[in-house]
Amino acid sequence: MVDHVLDVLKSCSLLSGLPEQALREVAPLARVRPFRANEVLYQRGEVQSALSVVGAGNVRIGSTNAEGREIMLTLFEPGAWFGDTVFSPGMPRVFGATAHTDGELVEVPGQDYRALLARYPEAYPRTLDMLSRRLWSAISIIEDNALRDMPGRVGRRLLFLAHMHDPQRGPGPVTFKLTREHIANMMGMTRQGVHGVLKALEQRGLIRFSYGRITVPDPDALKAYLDERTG
Amino acid sequence: MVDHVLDVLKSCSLLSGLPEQALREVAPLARVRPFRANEVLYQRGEVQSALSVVGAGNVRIGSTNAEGREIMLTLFEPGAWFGDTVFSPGMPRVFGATAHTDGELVEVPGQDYRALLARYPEAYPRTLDMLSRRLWSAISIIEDNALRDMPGRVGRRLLFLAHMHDPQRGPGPVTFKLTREHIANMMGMTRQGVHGVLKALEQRGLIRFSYGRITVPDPDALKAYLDERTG
DNA sequence: CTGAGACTGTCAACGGTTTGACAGTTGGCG
DNA sequence: CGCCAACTGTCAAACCGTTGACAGTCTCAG
Repeated sequence: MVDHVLDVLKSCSLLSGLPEQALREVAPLARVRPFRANEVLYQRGEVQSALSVVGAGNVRIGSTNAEGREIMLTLFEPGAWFGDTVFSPGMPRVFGATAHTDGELVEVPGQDYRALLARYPEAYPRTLDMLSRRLWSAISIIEDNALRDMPGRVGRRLLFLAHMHDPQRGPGPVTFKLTREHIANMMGMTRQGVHGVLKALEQRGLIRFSYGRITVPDPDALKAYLDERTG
Repeated sequence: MVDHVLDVLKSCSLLSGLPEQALREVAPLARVRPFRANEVLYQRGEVQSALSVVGAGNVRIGSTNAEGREIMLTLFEPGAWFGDTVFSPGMPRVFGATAHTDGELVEVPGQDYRALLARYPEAYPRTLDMLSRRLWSAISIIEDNALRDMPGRVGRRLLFLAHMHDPQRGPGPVTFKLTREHIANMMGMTRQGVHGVLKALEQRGLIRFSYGRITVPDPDALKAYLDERTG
């Protein structure tokens, strides 16, 4: 069991700056939490502080407004970490997390994680780097939303997901298990609006899609098209 | 001169986790850079790594797309820091910085700052906290853009600026030196669109504005109105 | 104090998105 | 193997914000 937790922790980019010895120290403090598709993992506004690492399955990060309209920020794959509140204990979660498929989470209590970092200060620079890159991604999304039109936004977000999906991937095709409605929620558009954009991109051969599934055959080609469209 | 630099560094929330002794060590390494209104301070895409602290005046953070349309992310006051790339050396700047008024910048070379942190590791937790809060802000903006209508977005962004303006401010009024066009750029709207929204907010007594200037007499009242509008 | 440049108010026409509605399709579960 | 629920394609009407244009107002430098 601890072995399994250790493997999950090792797979996490945030923790890879820590020596294996350090991970062995926290592993027993971590909690394994299996989940089923569409289960609510964390609610927006909760204040408990924990570092969550996806051990298996996919997790949607997002929130819902008063009228029930949902927004999805991103989709996390195994190895991804979240729980921004670990670094600012006491702050409420800005976003909730929902299981997208069946899977499992490994949770390290916030104060155990912070204590660990204090014991291994050499891991701080990498941690800052990881957090800083997250900020970079968030700002890029804000920028895309403000500066690009809908096809541009949708295309860029798909590339973003492709990158999250597997940061060191080669040029191969990527497939996501997302409905039009998921994409609409992610982009702040409607299902019908997404349909139009996707159809246009498909006609250029840049994406393909079927029931509940969308694939980018050649991410580089899509990127080239988007860059040419707006610089 | 070094005394002056020291004062600026002391006023910066990012650096306040460091003991005064540490600030004295970096002060001589920092460079003071005066600027005039509308001067371009950093271009998007530059890769040099430096921590910039606003010593005086205001700085606009934003970028421009190929068609010349500009987006403004935020406006920084004295004491604010920026230069996300300090934590991820080698990454290009996502946003550019432009002087909004006359003023001056204090620049600490990235590697000097990183070396300083390594010498004073007790400052890391606070640094992570600051960065994490920035991420929190960015995500909130994404959320607002996706979930709220235009009056909601504009109102929330004004509150956000009010908070940046003076994090520990009391309930008093806040004034910004922003044209309708600046606000439009910040929100990804047009000047005309902003006009309508602002007029509506003014009629409810939630804001007041004059030539090149906008003031929120009672931020709490504005917040209450916005919360009631959408939960 | 006065003129030029910057900022603002306002209007109509246009266009892209959403809204709402419904039938067709898919896939999984019993 | 067949049904049900989830997902998808498509259409027209309504809506909201943008585009473009112009006159009015304000500020500040000379």
